[in-house]
Amino acid sequence: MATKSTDYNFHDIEPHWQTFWEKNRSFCAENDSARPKYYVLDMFPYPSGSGLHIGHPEGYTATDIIARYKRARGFNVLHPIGWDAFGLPAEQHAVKTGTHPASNTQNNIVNFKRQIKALGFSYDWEREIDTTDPKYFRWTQWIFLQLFKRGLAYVDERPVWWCPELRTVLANEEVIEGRSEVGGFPVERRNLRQWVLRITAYAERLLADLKEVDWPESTKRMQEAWIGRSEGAEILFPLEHPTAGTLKIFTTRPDTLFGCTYMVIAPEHPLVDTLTSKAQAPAVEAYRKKASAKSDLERTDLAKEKSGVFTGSFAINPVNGQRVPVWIADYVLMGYGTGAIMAVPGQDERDWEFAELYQLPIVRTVQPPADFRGKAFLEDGPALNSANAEVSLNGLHIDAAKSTIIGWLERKGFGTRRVNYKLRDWLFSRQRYWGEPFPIAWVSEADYAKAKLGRSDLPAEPVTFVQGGVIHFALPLPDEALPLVLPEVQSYLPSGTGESPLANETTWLEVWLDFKTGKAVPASAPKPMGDRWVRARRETNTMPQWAGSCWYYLRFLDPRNDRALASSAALQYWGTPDLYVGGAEHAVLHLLYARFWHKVLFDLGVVPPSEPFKKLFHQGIILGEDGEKMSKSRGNVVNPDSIIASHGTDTLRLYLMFLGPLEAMKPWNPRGIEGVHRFLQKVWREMIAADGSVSAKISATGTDTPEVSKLLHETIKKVGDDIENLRFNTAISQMMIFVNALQKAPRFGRDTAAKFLQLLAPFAPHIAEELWERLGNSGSVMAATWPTFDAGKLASSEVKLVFQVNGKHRGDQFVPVGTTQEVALDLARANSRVSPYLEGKVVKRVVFVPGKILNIVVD
RNA sequence: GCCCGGGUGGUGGAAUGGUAGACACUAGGGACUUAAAAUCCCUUGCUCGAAAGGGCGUGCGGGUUCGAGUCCCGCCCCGGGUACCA
Repeated sequence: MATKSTDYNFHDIEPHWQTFWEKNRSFCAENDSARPKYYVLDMFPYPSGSGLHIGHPEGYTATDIIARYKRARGFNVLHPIGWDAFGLPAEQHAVKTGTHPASNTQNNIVNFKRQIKALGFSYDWEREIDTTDPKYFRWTQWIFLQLFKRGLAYVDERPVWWCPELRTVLANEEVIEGRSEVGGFPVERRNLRQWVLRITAYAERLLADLKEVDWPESTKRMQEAWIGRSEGAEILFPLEHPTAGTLKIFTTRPDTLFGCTYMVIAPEHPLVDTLTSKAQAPAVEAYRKKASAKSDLERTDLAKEKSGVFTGSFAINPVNGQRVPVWIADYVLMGYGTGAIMAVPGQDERDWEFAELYQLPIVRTVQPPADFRGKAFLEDGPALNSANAEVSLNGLHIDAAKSTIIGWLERKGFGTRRVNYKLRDWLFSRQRYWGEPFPIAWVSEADYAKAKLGRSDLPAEPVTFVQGGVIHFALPLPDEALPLVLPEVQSYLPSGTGESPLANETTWLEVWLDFKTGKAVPASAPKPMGDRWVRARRETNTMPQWAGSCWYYLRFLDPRNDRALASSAALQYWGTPDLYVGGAEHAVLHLLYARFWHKVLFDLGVVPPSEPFKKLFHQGIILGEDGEKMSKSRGNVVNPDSIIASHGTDTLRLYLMFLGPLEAMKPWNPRGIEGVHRFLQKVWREMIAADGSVSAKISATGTDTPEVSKLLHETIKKVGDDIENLRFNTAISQMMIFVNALQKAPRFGRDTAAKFLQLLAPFAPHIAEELWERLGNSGSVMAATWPTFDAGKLASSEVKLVFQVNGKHRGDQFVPVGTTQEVALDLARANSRVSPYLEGKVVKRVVFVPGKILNIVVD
């Protein structure tokens, strides 16, 4: 039943149809359907306190158009939404207000849900998920346990930002120019015990499988660069120091080994203390302290001033026996390669700069061309100065020189061929409250041994860490003990020791644990009877927000399942999303982490395909009216609520799509809203007369003018093609062209109007439903099969041929389709606008593109 | 710094290597109206010209091509990511 409005009253129409859809469960996907499936997924939002950002409905409108279009094409469409609700802002809010982050998060979710529902998206709300719901994160914890059992999780000391004044760990975002965002206190790097996931074990597959996915090339390139595969060699440099042994370095340019004139190790390198001479000790210590305050980004900035300090020790270059000094410099990172490099200033810009600064020798081992004026020479060329009694690289180019020297190093036992990745293992823990607790308890060596006898699901190698000389063993909770929920805490403030607030919750933390069932009682209570009870301290770290978003696309398939993350039937039927839409800011981290987890689940046999996201699309950012990024501080934020109130959600949806290409970054322009709103009003006026009845121009039996008929078929074709390619802006402009033609036409058929409404429905579904019903069609417009176009109606008998002389447009003329070059040339010579340019000229060449262009090249 | 994008009228943008500026917005003019709003019609890249028509024009400088917004090389500027914001 349509509304009663005589004019385009979106205030009535939009809620009316939203209620209709909800009552009819119009968008619920069926898990067992004979229809082909289509799964279209949005990157689910973090429900922040400030509500929906205008960027959210941009991407969500795009996927909604696809979802509605695919339904009309006969697909069983899965289009779900949920909440990525763990995270830093909720934690900060909790610290500030003392209220539980869960309550604040729930408030935000209510607000987000209200806003999203007002936009009329065709989500299947029966599949809504929330990463902070124990029923959800039970499976996040389960996946972590699978990683743990496979030896893909370990514990290590890793540097984090530490603020001594606030006595807390800070996120990168909370550190601004070396000071805490809150209070402006100085911060430093400090090593803390962290969980780390062995994503590097999957580096090769993460790289290779990029070939299998339909993603933007730029995103694939970014992931490739991030994984950063490089082939080179590991080389052992003997050290002069009597007990230090050898220094292992990685280089991508082993061919330049003869040009190594010094070595550099990272300030955190384990050999620093051994190699530092007494005389150099104060300088080295001061340098390490300074380096510890810098981020990797600051340290590796090529433009920054190089700095370093000599250790006082020497290594021996294995290829020529030369003594080379060992330096410490912060541009070498412990996390990449071996944390040590051989410096070859002749072929490396940073090394050259460093060598100039500290007056270290420079030897060229690749011959630059005669006209080369630069410093370090990075290109290919014949090697020089590169021979010893056994091997000579002289004259060889890079590739040949590399394999020759690696062969020699391997024979002599000085090194090996080696593939290295920039990708580092994933730091997977946070010293925060608002995250998934790790399902891990720390026990003594003896208790771990006891548990091992009664458990078959422990990793091959135990995960341990040493504290105060005592080895602690990580005992995973058994699957049936999940979920491990967060305890209520007195304070959300960090513990002050670097541990999370959970460290203060003694009754939760210190327990007697049944290693078989995972049941626990507080350690303060007497030890229960039975020999499976061991003394345990729970893990106080929580998981990062990435954890929940790494696998949520799988939970939508079967969101209420309490026996598995999803049933295998659901996993088989739906597979993975056919289309995934979200911001390019996730090009690396989220999309790489999710691929990693997916591959682990694939190896476990849980998921059928080896890649999670077949086709990916990034929507661009919507900037503020001033062309700057939207932010509260700039005061240029647009709230979707106010647009819905003033113009309606159909207008907002249409406007967001008309603004420009989906992938482009584009500024918000409030004037443009009027334009699309006028378009919808025009659509209304063409179909509904002033009294609310159907327009007199439309008749059930009436025929279209030839112009309208041809344009309708062109529009069906273009809108369909454009939706398939996510080019919504041009689809809308085509619909505008069509409606402009309707307006000029004296009459058109009801059938024509109905087909047009079907095209409009994915974009502006509310007005389309309303008009569809008023024109006397039954059921929902979305239940109707997508219209098809008649290719015969698209053909025209004449085309415009453009005449060019020397590539310049000099005239044009309509010619019959199939006009030959000879005829076209005669027409051009006879054309009064073209002929003057041909007079007295010799025709050198004629380029003819049938039906398009005739270019006459003259002297 | 490194990796990845982007730059076209007054504005958002359109354009399989083939007429640059579709579709909108803004502005100006006109129609309707007692008036206004709404709606409809015309004009709207810059420039020379009475007009017909010409010249110039896609961030800057080169190049490839019969023909370049589109491809290549070198710059400039703006944006995203940079591993604890998500």
